[in-house]
Amino acid sequence: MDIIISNSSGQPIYEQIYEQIAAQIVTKKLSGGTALPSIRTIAAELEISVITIKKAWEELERVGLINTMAGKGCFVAQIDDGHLEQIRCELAKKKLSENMSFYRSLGYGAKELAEKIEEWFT
Amino acid sequence: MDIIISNSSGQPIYEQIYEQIAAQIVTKKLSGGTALPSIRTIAAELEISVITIKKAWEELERVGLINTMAGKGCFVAQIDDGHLEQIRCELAKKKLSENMSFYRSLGYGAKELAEKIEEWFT
Amino acid sequence: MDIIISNSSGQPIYEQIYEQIAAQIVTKKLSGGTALPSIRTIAAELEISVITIKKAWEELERVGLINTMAGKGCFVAQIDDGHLEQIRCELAKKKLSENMSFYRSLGYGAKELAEKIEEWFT
Amino acid sequence: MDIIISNSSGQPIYEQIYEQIAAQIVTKKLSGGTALPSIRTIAAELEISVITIKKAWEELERVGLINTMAGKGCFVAQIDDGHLEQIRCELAKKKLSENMSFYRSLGYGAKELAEKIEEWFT
DNA sequence: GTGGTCTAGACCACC
DNA sequence: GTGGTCTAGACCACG
Repeated sequence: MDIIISNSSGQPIYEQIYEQIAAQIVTKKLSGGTALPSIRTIAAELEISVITIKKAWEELERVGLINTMAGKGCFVAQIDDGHLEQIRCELAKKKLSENMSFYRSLGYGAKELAEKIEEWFT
Repeated sequence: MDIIISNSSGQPIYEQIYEQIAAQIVTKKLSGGTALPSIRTIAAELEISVITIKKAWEELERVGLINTMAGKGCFVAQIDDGHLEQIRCELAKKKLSENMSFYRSLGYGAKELAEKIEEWFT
Repeated sequence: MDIIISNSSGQPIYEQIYEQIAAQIVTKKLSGGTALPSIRTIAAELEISVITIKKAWEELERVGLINTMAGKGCFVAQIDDGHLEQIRCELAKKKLSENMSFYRSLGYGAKELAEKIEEWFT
Repeated sequence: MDIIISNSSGQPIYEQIYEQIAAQIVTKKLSGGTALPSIRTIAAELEISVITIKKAWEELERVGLINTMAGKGCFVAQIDDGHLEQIRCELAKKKLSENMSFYRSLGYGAKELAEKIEEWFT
């Protein structure tokens, strides 16, 4: 599991984990059917509580990215490429939407914002 | 004061106020020297605690967008247009930066992201 | 709060709470805008853990039946009657759906099942 | 054996098996005296643990739908049609009863529920 | 005061 | 062994 936790970011740990695993699934770094390490294993590895990971897992399951089978473990869901791409879009779009009204209030329309992004982050 | 508060967004109220006032200043809807309504007036208007507004004001002062004059009230700082534009950029850039690593982990480079923004939010 | 918990039913406590509150909201026993008691208060009352209630609350929020405002409390969402009725239907339909395939495998079609229900539970 | 296992339903596998076999017996798809395949055969077929099947068999035996003969295997019990029909009813009624109080708390009486079932699942 | 998050540790059902 | 649930107790941000 490639998970990096930042305690200083202010972002909840479970959310960091959720986002990183979700990203790995939608970008196919984790492919469908793959068994995830047990929550206890990861908890020990990252030195955090089992519950924190479980919370991330619940979110992943809700989105349909993983299936958890009590007594057997958790597995990356089998999702066709089209749907995967759709979820990838949604994840990015949702994040952007949260701030879009702020950008707009600053006077940045979609077009101007797009230009700025290329300028700032290329 | 044009301030709209959302209780369901999860974003702290003081932050919502801070962002909205900041946006109005950098887009010159509030011009330099303008006196802001008293904290109590706004608190009554928005039906929230004065503490919450105080916190927003502190943020604004910290960034240099307003000046508090003891006993007289708060005033929009006198800032030249160039500097104002710079702050406007910074506000947007900072917000974007917070999520940029997430977008990258989803496989979105600056270019692709810019395209998507135009597609989604135009 | 009218909540009755059964420890012997096998059904998770948080789910029992969720269902009972949800039912009270969709049947308008709790009307929109009503402030719910703090999770700590209820926890003390029912002698269960705060977390258990929080989990029920999260589910209620996800369905849109309540709004939780950090630092202020939780409130029954303002939902118009039509939507409320729709949610009420969905709750019942979802529960039924879980078992419908079992009824079908027993040879009960929708019609025969409906007759039996009137016969058994009137 | 016509058994279909769902890993995503949340329902324990042994219970899924129990319900499906029970349904096949009470609807006479499996007739009295029929020998069930050995536990190991089914385990291999369904790719699950023998323990899981054993548990389902125990349930079936407890209800009297099958008989285990040491060293010979399991056989569908010889039950007369009247009794079979009675068990069929009981199985459906028991499942329904589990949720009836929830439906009632949602304001659905037996009559209204029956109508809804015809509407939703016909 | 409120809810949001995290912890450590426990017991259970399932496989 | 696995995950599912629950507990008690802690610290933080928000209002």
